[in-house]
Amino acid sequence: MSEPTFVRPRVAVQRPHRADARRNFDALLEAAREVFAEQGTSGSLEEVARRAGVGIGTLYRNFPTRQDLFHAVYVDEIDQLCQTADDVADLPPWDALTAWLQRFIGYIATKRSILEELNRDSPMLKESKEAMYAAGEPLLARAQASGDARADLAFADLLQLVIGVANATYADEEQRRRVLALALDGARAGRSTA
Amino acid sequence: MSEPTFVRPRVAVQRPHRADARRNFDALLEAAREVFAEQGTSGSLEEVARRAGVGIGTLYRNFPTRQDLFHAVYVDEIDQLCQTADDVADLPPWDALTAWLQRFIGYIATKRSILEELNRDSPMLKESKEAMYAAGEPLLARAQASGDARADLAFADLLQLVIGVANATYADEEQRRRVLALALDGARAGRSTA
DNA sequence: ACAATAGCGGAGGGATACCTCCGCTACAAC
DNA sequence: GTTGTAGCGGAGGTATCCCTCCGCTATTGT
Repeated sequence: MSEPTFVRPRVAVQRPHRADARRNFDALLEAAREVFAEQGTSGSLEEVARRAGVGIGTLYRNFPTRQDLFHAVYVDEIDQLCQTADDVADLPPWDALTAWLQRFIGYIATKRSILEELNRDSPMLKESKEAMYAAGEPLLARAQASGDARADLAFADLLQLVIGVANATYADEEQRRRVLALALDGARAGRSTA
Repeated sequence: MSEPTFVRPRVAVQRPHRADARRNFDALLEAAREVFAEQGTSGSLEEVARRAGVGIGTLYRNFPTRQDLFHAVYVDEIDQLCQTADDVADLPPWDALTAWLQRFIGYIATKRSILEELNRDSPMLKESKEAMYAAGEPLLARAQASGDARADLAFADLLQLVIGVANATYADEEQRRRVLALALDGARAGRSTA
């Protein structure tokens, strides 16, 4: 059980074949990550190209529409996140769940605007959502089986709660931690903390 | 106790004196509310003026900077929210608190981007925050006194949690309700629901 | 080494946004 | 009614963005 043997569904981005093209592709993705995190989804594509050190034409060849770029950035992030589910497999049920959610927050925090934009009209994004579910849902199931988490809790709701907490802006990191703990107390079975 | 006699701190926006000016001011505020809710803080000011049916010059006279407009929209909203605290005064402690928070969500939901923008560098926004605290904090205090809410809960944390829940995007209204209930369970004293 | 070609960059046209400035309008006070 | 003036509107200069197009370059396969 500490070694999951099934193949986790991958939601990888299709990268170009030629070496220089692949280099540019990655640079663009990285630059887009930065720009969108800083300026939100309305960030300028020209700025993205500029920061990636490539021509604007190259950006448009790789990502014909703005949505394509959002999608690529997001999918790439989710892919990384899914893989971290393995890292927490050895922890006790409740700890594994919360640890993963903590990472989840870390990954998502800077992506609020992208997430919002994609949620608005999610066409093909479903698969990355499914992949994330496949990674996280077993963690909740395990915590429920061990009696740590409420049995009537849906994974989708839990995730939504955590996303909300992650997206909010806090006075300091300490408050973020407290609020998350508060939120997770609602997910825990039995009595809350003293 | 059901009739609070103290004067609630007001955070009103200073409106112009002349009749036509006041008309334009209000139209601008209303239009800004709409545009920012639809397009986020990067919405065009020219679109705001257009929708308000006034010249762009009038917009800039009333709100010299973009921040001024954000601020006015936000403060106006908070002002309305604070007043609803009276409406729930007659309910039992816990119900009063949750009812107010529900309204809070209703008011805030469409303002996520403004809130974010203002939080980033809040200079004079503090007073409206204080006014909101003055309106909501007693409700929590009452729920704590009656033993319904956790004694170790800070109002700021609770509010932040609710803001997070409010800002998230949900599949449907039903899910939003469930997630909020889940979050509030963490704030409740003693054991959670069965 | 060489050729074929996938991929590059950025000039440029059209659209829109920001913000200022100033002649004109209509409100308010008398 | 008259009149002084607060307030109006929008033209227009500048800046930026989006996106296309095409001559050039670098990579890959032989």
